[in-house]
Amino acid sequence: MKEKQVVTPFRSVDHQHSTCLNSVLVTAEHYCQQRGLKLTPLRRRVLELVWKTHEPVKAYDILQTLQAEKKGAAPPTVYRALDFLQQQGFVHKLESMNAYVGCGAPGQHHTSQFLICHICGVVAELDDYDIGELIGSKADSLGFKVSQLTIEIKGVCGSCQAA
Amino acid sequence: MKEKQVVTPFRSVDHQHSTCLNSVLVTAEHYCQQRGLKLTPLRRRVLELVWKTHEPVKAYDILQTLQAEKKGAAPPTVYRALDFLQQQGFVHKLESMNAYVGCGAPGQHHTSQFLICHICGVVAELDDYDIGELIGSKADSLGFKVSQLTIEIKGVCGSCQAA
DNA sequence: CAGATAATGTTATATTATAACATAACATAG
DNA sequence: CTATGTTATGTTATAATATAACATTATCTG
Repeated sequence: MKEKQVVTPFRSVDHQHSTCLNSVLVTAEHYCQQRGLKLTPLRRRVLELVWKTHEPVKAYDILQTLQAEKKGAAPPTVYRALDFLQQQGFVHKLESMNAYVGCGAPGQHHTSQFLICHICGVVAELDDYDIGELIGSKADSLGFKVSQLTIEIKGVCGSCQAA
Repeated sequence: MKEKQVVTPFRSVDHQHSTCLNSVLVTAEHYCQQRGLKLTPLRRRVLELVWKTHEPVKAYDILQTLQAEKKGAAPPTVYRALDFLQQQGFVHKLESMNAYVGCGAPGQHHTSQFLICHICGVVAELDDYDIGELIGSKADSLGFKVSQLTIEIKGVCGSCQAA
């Protein structure tokens, strides 16, 4: 069994989120610069808001913040930015929650598995080779060709079990 | 590797859907009778409509049909029936599509993995031991206790690849 | 600069789902 | 069999999520 790859871990007690967030933004800037993509102020701000915590964020919560900051934000404002960010792999949508989380491996092609703690709300992202592989092979044996995987795992994280 | 368990297969060319549907209804009736649950005409009708095909069905499409059949159906009519059917394990919700499919193993406790063909729309349901097991063990090694799994696999089914 | 393209603004509306309260159907104890 | 509680359904309204369509602005490119 190959080692599981944790893309976004559950936070350690000493997690410095401002550092974490800053690194996300720098990476995104860099990624876009390299490819001639435009991480406009709006898109950058939405990315920041998604990454405000390690919990899933709702589109309309982002909208509310934008509206408070500046007149004229409407649903398309948010959804377009989210579309861009998803296309570049900076954020993921959690289908089972209609909510968005930042991606821990921006720009790196990967399949994701999300662990979602329903106590504290925190999301961890895995890119586990074995899981993708196993599902692929099972599908394959049924003659099914996989193009997209949605794997969302709800439960209770370690810290919340301890508490 | 244990054998994959296919709960709802992709249909064979000679699939007799009326028989399939009838069997689903009989099973549900029986299941409810045994437990003193009420498969009311409304719930039964919604179950029928979900199982009208092997493709995911949208709540508002069901609503439309109900409204055509009988005055007075409203969103809660449908959502309540769907809730009941989901609780009894007669239907599943596909989170990534906001749509509903009939369950191939009604009343039997299981985790599901859905294979969804984006060409023909047909959904197959698996209850694969290995997948659940692997995900459980990976989560476990991160100290995460799984309570609910959402696994939805999009791609192209065998027949559609052939065609 | 002109024209093209991309991004954002703006208004409206579609789609999905639930809240809240009223009524009806049904079960069962007295 | 009837009062009472419970479950199911009816009804109205609204919340929550998302997109369509077209106008305007910014940016890029020749």
